[in-house]
Amino acid sequence: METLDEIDKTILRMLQHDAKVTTKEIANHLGLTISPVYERIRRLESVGFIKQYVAVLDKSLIDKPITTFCQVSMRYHNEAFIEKFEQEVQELEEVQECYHMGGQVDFLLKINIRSLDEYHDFVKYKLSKIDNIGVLNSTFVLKEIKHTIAYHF
Amino acid sequence: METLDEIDKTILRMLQHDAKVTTKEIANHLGLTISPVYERIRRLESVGFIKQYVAVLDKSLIDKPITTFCQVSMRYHNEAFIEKFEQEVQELEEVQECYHMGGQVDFLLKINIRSLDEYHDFVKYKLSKIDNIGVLNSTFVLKEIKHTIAYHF
DNA sequence: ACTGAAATTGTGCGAAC
DNA sequence: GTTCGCACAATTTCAGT
Repeated sequence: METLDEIDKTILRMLQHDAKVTTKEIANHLGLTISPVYERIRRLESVGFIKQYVAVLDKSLIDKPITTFCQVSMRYHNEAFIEKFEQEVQELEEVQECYHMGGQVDFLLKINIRSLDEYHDFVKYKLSKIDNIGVLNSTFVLKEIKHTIAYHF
Repeated sequence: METLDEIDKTILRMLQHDAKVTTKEIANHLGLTISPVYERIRRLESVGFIKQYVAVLDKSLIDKPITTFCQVSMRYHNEAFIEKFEQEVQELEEVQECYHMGGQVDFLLKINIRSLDEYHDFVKYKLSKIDNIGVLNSTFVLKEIKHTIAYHF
C-alpha cells in the first residue's frame, strides 16, 4: 500500500521531469493502457508521493536574479525562541528555503531578491528585527552550477 | 515583448503554485476568455519565463530523507580545475543543487540521500575523488522549516 | 489489477472584430 | 490583443474480465 513497484517508479520519474506528459504517453512507455496508469497517478497523489504540480519560473526574468545563503545562529537556544524564529521566517517572502541545521550554525536560509540594495533592506528591516539572533552571516551565489527538482531513485 | 503586465504576472503566480489549474480557471479569475490566456501562457513558455512543469515528490517517501549541505573549497583556483569540478558535479546524482559562491567557500552543494552510510560512501568514493578539492565541510539538515519553489513577485 | 469504451472537459487553432 | 466556435485530444468514470 505504501510501497512502490517499478511501474509506480517509472510514473514518478516521468512526472517529476515533466508534469505535462499525458497519461497516454506514460501508458505507451509502460506498455499499458490508460486506466491503470491513471489510477496509479491518483493513488500517488492521494498517498502523498506527489506533493504538488508546479511551473518552474526563470528567476532572473521575473527580476529576482540574486540568490544568497544566510547563516543564522541564535543567542539563546530555548524552545520558545526557536519556534518564534521558525514562525517568523515563514512570513518572510524573500526566504525561499529555511533549514534547521546541525553544527555551529542554527539555521540556513536561501534568499532570492532583486538587488543588493533590497538585500540590505531585508537584513536591516526584516531579518535582524527577529528576536534573539546572534550571528548572521551572508554569502552570495556567483553562479548556479546545478539545480534540479527531480530526485534520482 | 519581454516585460510582464499584471495579467501575465497573475498567470505566472497561479501556475507556479499549481501547474494543473486550467486555462479556463485562470481566465475566470482574470475576467477574460480562454484564448488570450492560452496565448499568453504559450508566450510565457516560449520566451522562457516558464522553464518547465514538474511534479514535486515527497523525498522521505521515495527514500531520500536526509539532506546535507556540503561546502567545498578548491586547493588551486584556476579556470581548468573549476570547470572540471563544475562538470563532474553535474554527473553526481546525489547532488540536487550546486552553487559557485563568493567568500571563503568556493562551492555549496545540496545533497539528498537515503542514509548516513550512503553519505559516507558518497563523500569517500565520489566527491573526494574529484581533483583539487581542498577543504570539505558537511552540515546536516535537522528539519526543513520552509521550502517553496514559488517566487513572491 | 488491467482492458476498452463512453461521457465529459480541456486544448489548440482558424476566422473575425 | 481579444472573442467565438469547432475539431481534436485528454481526462475521468465505469462495466467487464
